[in-house]
Amino acid sequence: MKSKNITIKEIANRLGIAVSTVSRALHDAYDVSAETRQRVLALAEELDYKPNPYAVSLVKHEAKIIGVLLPEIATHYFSTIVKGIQDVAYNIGYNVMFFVSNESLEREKLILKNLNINTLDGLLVSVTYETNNSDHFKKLIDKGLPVVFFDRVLNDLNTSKVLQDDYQGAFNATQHLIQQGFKRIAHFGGPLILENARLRVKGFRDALEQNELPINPKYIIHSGISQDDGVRDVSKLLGLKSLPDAIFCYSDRKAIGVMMALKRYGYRIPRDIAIASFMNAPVSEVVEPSLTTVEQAAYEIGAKSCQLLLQQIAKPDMELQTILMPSKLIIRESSIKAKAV
Amino acid sequence: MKSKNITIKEIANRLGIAVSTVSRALHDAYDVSAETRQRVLALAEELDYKPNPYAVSLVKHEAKIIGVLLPEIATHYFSTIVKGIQDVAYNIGYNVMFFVSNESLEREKLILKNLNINTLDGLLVSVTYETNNSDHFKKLIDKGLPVVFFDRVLNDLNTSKVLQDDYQGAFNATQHLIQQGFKRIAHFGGPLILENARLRVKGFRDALEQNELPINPKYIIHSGISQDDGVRDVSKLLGLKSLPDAIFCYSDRKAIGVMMALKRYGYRIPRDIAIASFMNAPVSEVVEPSLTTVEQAAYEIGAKSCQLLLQQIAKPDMELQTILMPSKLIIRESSIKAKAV
DNA sequence: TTACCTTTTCGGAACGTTTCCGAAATGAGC
DNA sequence: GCTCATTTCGGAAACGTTCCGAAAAGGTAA
Repeated sequence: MKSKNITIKEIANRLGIAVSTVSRALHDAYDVSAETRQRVLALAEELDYKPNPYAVSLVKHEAKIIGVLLPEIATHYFSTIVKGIQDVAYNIGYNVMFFVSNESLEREKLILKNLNINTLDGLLVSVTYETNNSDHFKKLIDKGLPVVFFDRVLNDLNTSKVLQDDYQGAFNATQHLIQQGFKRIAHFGGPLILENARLRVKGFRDALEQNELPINPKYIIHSGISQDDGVRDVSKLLGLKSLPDAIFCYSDRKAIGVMMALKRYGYRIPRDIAIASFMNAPVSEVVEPSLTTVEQAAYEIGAKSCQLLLQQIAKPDMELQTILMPSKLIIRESSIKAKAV
Repeated sequence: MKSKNITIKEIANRLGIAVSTVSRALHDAYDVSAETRQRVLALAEELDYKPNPYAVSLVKHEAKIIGVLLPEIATHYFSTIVKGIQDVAYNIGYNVMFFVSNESLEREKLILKNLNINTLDGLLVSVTYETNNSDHFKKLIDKGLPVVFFDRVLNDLNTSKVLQDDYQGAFNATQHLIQQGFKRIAHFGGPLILENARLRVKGFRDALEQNELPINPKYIIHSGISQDDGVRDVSKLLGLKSLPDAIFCYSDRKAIGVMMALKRYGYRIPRDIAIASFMNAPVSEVVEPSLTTVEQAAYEIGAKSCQLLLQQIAKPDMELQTILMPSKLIIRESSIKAKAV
């Protein structure tokens, strides 16, 4: 059983003064004598008094809690974002509540349906890769809940957004492969329902075009986001008569699957087929050969979107922003063209 | 601005009935006619009424929120635990609030100090590796807050606990190395302030003893938990005249550092030095050679401790439990003794 | 002395619920 | 038509705060 908590009323009783006086003494006491204030503060300290946040929320209509709705948590990328969010929120005295959709649109909708506007001061969102419609978010936003999207955003929604520069990152990675001298470059993309998957394939295409390299439609395969999807993409590819000499993958996770599959079939990386991808997951440094990849500034994305949300909570009529985090190409072994002998 | 929310009072007004009647109709209506009930339910549905959780918490003295305090979130292990917690809580209609101590005892204390008992129905805890004292937890527990510790526990605290079988896992891994024929086995351990680090080194020692193998104190090095600590442990080791033929590492993260350092010095794994470790992080499968490791059932630990906490919230006088999750050895390439030619 | 101001303090309403208690309405039994 | 039990409902207190308006106390000027 929880022990009875000491309340403001308790303090008022003991001191023989009014509840309201105690309340004022506890805050910036403009309207209370120095002496009373001291006595209240001392007793509050002694009793280890802490205001009941629910009572406060009830009257102030704010909760000092922000929600985070994301598709997955047990992933290096998302958990790092979460860390960024957590750090920023903690420093401003906000608590963070998590909702995980498990990449299920149904669950995403359910979470939103059960979510009470009053519970949260604001919401940070990254959608599932099934999310093809924004109606369930629209309702919340129309009710006036501050919402900021990060990474996986919904374009038709009028909110602030934080994303990395997927287009430029993909362009740079492809450009790098081209500069290395690779000419038949494939792309194993993510699900096209995701904006970032569309941007990455676009960056890829544009880089080829600008370098006047042919785009072989058979070299562009879109599938899911898992390691196994990478494995499957490879088997699709191996059916072709002429293989690519390099592959740009949607993510490190897929790239790992691709590398494992290629090795199993006896291909050497990067000699036979070079690889570049996106994410800079820790594994990309450890795998052999180490993986050339576009770094996603996960922590910064989390921190930045949290800052943005907090600003919007403080100033609801603030101008909406879309922030593009620069992405940085990290060149490692998997994309280096073997010197001609 | 948030739009005004519809309340129970609003419904009562529109229907011309009392607030209390609406409330009763909304719950298991024992004292309200079927007709009134229908009308209330219909209107509530139409207006998309949702009770204000803070008002409810205030009168019911429960929040349907559990807290999770952990040292780190952007880690495969902890984020997987979090996922287990989240899944269980979500299914019972509980929300989860996160507090991350960042492996800092100071921050851990601060979080607890600012934490209001009323906010949470219960707390799940894994301590930092600096935590050498349980006083800050004791206070909360004495106040009656249900607390369950997982993975990194405090032994002198009378709470339920969920941990993996560190001792047996370490014993099995060492035993496996011995069976492979390795004789000079080293241990790169974790910080001894952590109970699980103590248990793992104990399992290691006992396995050697039972096999009547000598324990070389110089072969037992305790340091931190990072990849770099693994690198540093290797350089300490290389100062010795006689090197071990196998190393059992505290965690995959350290093992990766160890492998990278050994390779850099030209040692081949497992031919020159074999490796086994603890965790089964995703990277352990991808690294070359793939890493023999003791699987930690992270998801299950999270799920189980959340279940335990929820039970304890429902039945505060419940018997305290300590649950040991079995750990499973996963044998991969890094520990296989090369056949004598 | 009276009137008026300032400073400090207090009472009470409000936030949105739940829950207890009692009152009104209904119907049955005599 | 009366009493009594049952069903249905309304009123109000309570949860722990904040905040507004007003009272009390003390000071100043006329």
